[in-house]
Amino acid sequence: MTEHDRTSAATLHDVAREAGVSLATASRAINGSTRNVKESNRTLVLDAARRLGYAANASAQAVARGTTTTVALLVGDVTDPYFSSIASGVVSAATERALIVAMSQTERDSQREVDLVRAMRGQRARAIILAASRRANDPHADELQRELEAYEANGGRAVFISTPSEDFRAVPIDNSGGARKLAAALLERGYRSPAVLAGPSLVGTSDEPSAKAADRLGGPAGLRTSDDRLSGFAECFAAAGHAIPSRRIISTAFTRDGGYEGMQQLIASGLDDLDMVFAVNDVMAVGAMSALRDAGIEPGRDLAVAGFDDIPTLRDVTPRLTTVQLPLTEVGHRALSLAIDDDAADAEVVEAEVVIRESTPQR
Amino acid sequence: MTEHDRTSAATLHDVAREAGVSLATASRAINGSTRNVKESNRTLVLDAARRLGYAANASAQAVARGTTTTVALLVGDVTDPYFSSIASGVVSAATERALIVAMSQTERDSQREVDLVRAMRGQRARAIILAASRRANDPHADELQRELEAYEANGGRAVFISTPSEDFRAVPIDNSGGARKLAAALLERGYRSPAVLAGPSLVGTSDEPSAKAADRLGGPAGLRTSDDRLSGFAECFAAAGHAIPSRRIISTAFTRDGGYEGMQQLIASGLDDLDMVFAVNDVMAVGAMSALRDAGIEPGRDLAVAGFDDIPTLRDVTPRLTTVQLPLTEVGHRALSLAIDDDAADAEVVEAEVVIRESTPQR
DNA sequence: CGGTCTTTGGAAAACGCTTACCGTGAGTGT
DNA sequence: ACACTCACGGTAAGCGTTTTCCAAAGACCG
Repeated sequence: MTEHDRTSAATLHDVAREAGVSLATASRAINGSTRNVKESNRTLVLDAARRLGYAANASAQAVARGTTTTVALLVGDVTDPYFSSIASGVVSAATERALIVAMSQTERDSQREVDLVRAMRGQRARAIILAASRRANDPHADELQRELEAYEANGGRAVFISTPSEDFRAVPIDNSGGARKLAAALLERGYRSPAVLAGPSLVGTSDEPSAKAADRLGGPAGLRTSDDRLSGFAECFAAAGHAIPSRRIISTAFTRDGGYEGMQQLIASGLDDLDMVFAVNDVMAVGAMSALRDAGIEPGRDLAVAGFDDIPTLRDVTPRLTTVQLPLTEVGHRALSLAIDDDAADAEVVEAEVVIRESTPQR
Repeated sequence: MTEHDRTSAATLHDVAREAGVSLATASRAINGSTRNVKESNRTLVLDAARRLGYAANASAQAVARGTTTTVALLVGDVTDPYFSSIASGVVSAATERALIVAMSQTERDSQREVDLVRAMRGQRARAIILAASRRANDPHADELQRELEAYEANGGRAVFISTPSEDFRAVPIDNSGGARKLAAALLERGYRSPAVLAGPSLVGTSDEPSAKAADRLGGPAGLRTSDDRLSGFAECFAAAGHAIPSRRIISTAFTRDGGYEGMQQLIASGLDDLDMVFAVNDVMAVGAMSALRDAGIEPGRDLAVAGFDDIPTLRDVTPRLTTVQLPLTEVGHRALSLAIDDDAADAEVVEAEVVIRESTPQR
């Protein structure tokens, strides 16, 4: 007895034998089902389990119960603070509920995203949370849609972050409203001639930016999040009589390097009367500031900069960046709740708050 | 036929029936075992599978095969760029091998870490990668050790990141060597009176810091990584005749806020002849720089600062931070390889390279 | 003290796969 | 034309659980 030197893990069978009870009793004692088991037997089983270092085989439980304890999380790139903040929220909310989160990176490739969804369908994940960015004109959108529909038809739950969806649950974020509020605040501070560093986009006021985007990215692709932020911002300025000329809307990658390169482009084409730059997310803004600095232009003092998201990194960046705050960890929590809890409040839009900091001084 | 409106997912059985072949044939056709199946049958099965939207139940495969495709990754906090960079490496290496990574956060709580290891043992993860920080004097160290031993006894593989381990695989990082090299470089640049912002530590030259650490953290706890970096750094300075007085070694949390608070402490106690501050990791260094700035002291110009890790964030921080570079994504790759590949080259120490930047100008 | 509930234990049938084993028919060499 | 491989299909026995169903044993009542 208490033979520890087996080469494969102890099974419930072993525990039952060691405790001198039946398989059924052991099962009931260990997971506390509806059925009671006599106290003496329960401790017998529990002790045996401890002695054998028993850990129930989750896969076997999954097939027997017909349900797993896994939640899938798809992000674009964990290294990006936007995603890692969301991921952190998802993971901790999952841990509270004794769920495992299986995380994957789409690496911003929508084909890969489809593959990953299929893989998670195979895992019979209880839910799939898609934090990776949605494109307006995605060549694989249909395939993804079909995959997710099949997934939900079998009892899974898909949850999108940021982009509202007609067909699936979502934690919608008020991107355009946030951008509008930011624009209003900047107008009030005296800014009149902004440029925008947008992600790959289709929304540009002329065709130029989207054509460029299509060119750079091997196909037409507009990031919904970026589009919404761009249009909210641009509309507000336009409404105030300061329409943003299309050459001031740069389409670039939705990343730090994208921001850096976009800013370089802007500098190369001449700054003229430009008085500020709005990058549609913080990592881009931060990249843009570096590009400015590398060109001998002091961000904030010589040219104002603003971002979107309020990622934690910003606390340590100079000048402090004006941005639109999003409760990212909270978004992760809500996504998980929406994915798992049956009574989860539906789809309340996440409000975004403008935070004015040093990078956009009063003019 | 092609009945899609079932409420639970299509099974292999359904596929076999739809294709008009036996279960065994369907299984063989879909996963391509050693056995061949006639081309005509294969396409029959594959088509049926596509029609039904079949995705093999990973749990059932796991119990049948006796092995899963899951790898567990335990990090302290995904939000920390050190961890997220490693995580990114692990996840992408896993995806290449068609493995799923289940990620959890220990939230720097070692009890939780033990619980998570137990949970992953239940998942029958193929490997457990522990990137969360090791403590010298961990109250749960024994329990963790037992848990991991049980895990390995049943064919699992545990891999530690950073801290070499006698009992388990590891991707060891040359923390003390890196710190030593950094110290040498700084000596050469004319620095003579450094302070160190260490993580919770036991190694301080007097008892003072560790006592403080014990106090703050509710028990004696020395982070191995921090200890190694501190001692490498301190030894090198001491050898050059510039021993670091114990009041100049601050024990604080291993986080950005820890760095911030540690720096505040240092400022409060008077800077005197202090000419530089070494924070044992970059996030602490970045926090420290913010604390300096908030106190009206310009990091780099008024007081030099150096860190350790070379996290991606640093590209956008001013002044550019001198640090010790670690190939974090690569570390993630190696950890996964060590965990999975049978022929994985064993435990070569990861070298750390000093990178001098603006934050430590020549004196 | 017999009868009726209520509690508890155990045997065995699922769950959705993989795979060892057996059987069949076609191809080969003589 | 014969035995002999060989390639491939199918049957059924697992894998480690949960859970249904039945039986036995008390508890309670009059």
